[in-house]
Amino acid sequence: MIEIADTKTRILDTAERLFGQKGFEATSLRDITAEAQVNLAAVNYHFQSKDSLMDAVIARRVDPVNQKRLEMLDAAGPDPTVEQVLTAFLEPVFDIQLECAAPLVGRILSNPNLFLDRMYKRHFQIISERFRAAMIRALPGAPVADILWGQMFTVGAMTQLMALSQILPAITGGVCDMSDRPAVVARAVRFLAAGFRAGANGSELNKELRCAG
Amino acid sequence: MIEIADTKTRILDTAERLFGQKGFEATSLRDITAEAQVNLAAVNYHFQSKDSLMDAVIARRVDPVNQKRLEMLDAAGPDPTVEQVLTAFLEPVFDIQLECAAPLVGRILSNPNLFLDRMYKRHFQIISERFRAAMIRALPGAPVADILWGQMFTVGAMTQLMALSQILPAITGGVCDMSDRPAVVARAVRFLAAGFRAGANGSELNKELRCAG
DNA sequence: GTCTATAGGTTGATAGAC
DNA sequence: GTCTATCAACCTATAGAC
Repeated sequence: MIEIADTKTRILDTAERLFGQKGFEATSLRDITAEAQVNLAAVNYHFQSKDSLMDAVIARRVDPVNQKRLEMLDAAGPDPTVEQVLTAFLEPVFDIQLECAAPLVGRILSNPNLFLDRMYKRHFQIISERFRAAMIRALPGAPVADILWGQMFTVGAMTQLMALSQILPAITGGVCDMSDRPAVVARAVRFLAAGFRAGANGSELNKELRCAG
Repeated sequence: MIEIADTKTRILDTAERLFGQKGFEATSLRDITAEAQVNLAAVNYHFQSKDSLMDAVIARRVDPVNQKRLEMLDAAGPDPTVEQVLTAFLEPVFDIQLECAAPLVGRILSNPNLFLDRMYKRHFQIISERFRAAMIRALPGAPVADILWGQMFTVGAMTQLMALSQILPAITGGVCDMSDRPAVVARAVRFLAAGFRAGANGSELNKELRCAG
């Protein structure tokens, strides 16, 4: 038996898909209610405004991902490897339905002001700090600046894959796609782990930034 | 003596800034003409539509960057190092005025459909192919898939830095910023070069994808 | 080239019946 | 909770005077 989702869930599902496909500003509430087959006024009843609807769409996907990340990080123990830290950070992201949430997250991430106020401080700051602490334990003695820059590159690579997952085959002649997600995660982890280790290997650039101990 | 830019240039400058700050759909032509202190109808006179204005804004920044990229790639000779290829790809990007163009490019990059049709095919496809060929010469025998995935991670890291350049200090406790751009480029090149070499070092994952020769 | 004026359409949000 | 009807504001694009 197929359970028809209730109005609130149908609005969330449709808003998620359309925000991702067309962007927040380019998606009207009428676009959403037409596809979700609900009444226009239902949006303002269940959510207060278009902005609040956006927040609800985000939180529904991000919160479980972050919970899984922290579980995996805890499971890796007090002295994780670089690969364990990166896998705990990346794998839960690619467990979600990318075709829905990916362009959305990619778009939000690329809007600095919206990202800082409505995403980073609310959902990502604590995660970022936990993973930074874990990576410092995985790379003892590495300059903190190297870890931080590495985190930027890591988030960038992750975001790029999510944002472009739809068109990945089109721009790589069919060579790259997201069909085998564990393999993609493994590939990203291997690439990024090498970068983190190279950043911490004592090049001239970093000598003066090295942390004590 | 201060030369006041002409109407067309003032529109381009203002549109670039506002598209970057607020996004394409969220920026009205009235926002642009008000700040540029030009008449609303001047936009439709000099450019035909809002879409064409966007294209003009993009082309003005992207074309010189791509020209510089190809010059640097040619200067590296027929057998460049991984670092030379990466530097030729990244350095010209960070020569442009990031505070204007960065959020714009980041946002466009994160919209898959808009990116594919209006950006990738028009401005980036030929560049991507040239750099892929150069990287294959820098890493002979590496699987093409590794090169392609590496390119994705590279573009992601670059885009992340451009998109978040404004708020980089805010999310790193002041440790990371874009003030020393050559150092940032050097850091990215070192991180990414290690990733490319790790991707091509013959892990189990890639054995079956290895190219002949 | 630059302006005013306006056409023609869409938007987010709400009031009020049921 | 769900609907209809509607408001006030905003938008892009263009016509036509100068």
